[in-house]
Amino acid sequence: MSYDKDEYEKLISTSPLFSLDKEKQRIAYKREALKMVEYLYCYLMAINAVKYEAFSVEIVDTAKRCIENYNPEAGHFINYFSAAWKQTYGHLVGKELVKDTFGGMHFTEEEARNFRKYMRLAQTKGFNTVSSEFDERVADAMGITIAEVNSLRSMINCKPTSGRYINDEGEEYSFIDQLDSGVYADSDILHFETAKEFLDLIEITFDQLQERQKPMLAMLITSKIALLTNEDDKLLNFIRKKTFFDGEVFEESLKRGEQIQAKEIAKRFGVVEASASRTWKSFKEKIETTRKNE
DNA sequence: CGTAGAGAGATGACCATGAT
DNA sequence: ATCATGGTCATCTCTCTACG
Repeated sequence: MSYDKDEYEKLISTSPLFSLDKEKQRIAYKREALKMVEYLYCYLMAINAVKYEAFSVEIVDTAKRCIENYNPEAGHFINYFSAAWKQTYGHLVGKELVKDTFGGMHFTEEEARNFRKYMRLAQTKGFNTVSSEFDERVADAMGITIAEVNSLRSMINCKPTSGRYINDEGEEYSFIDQLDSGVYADSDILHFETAKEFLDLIEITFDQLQERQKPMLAMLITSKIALLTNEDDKLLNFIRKKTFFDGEVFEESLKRGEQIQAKEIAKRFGVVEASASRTWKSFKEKIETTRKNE
């Protein structure tokens, strides 16, 4: 059976589900919710049936959870679902990978932390962290074998995401909060249009800032969205033209495969970590304001 | 199995300084 | 003059192990 992505996309976005009153129109709501689950399932199948077929139970669970917790204020439902699914899928794959690759192998948290520290130190000093020389040195320093160093590296790279998409109160994070938790919609799920809308919003807000704030914020923003563009040339070309785009940070983020921490960026600008954190926080608030005024 | 404690980031309070 | 931004300190939050 083949699925038509555009068709399901349309069905999802035009569904009357979220305009129904959950209590007063229970039957209609239930009917639409059921349909929605089906649409979402078919939508994922349309995107990549081979990849997702084995996870139908999880897809349905995620869909139900999303319908339950979705707040229309936060953006498009399809995007909300995409991000949630990406995270769930990441967990599932991560579990499998850890089982297959590291079955029986154990490192203490201490060792993993030390390894991270070595990595970070080497990176800040500009050393190549994927060379055999680096491996040898770390192995020597930590008193473990080179093979174990490699395992540690892989384990750290496939860390389970701890950033949650839905918090305890059942409130979901908005698009921009997803940047913080490092949860991104799969690049093959992410809508170019949605991302574009979002990036425009960032740009408008950014352009209104005082000049003194811009350099650091450009770095913060770029580091946070760099991984979003994963293998998507269209999106990448779009981002490159943005006023907040910082090429250097972008390249570096991709090279590392993870966000450059706000702390590190703050240091480069000679400001205190708390300051960068606050700058980012108030910027997010400004984005919200811009969004409401649009 | 539950929990204390560590690590690390986020942020609130308060004050100083800078931009407009 | 007024509002935005930044520094400092203290505290909160979240996650993850080790330990009892």
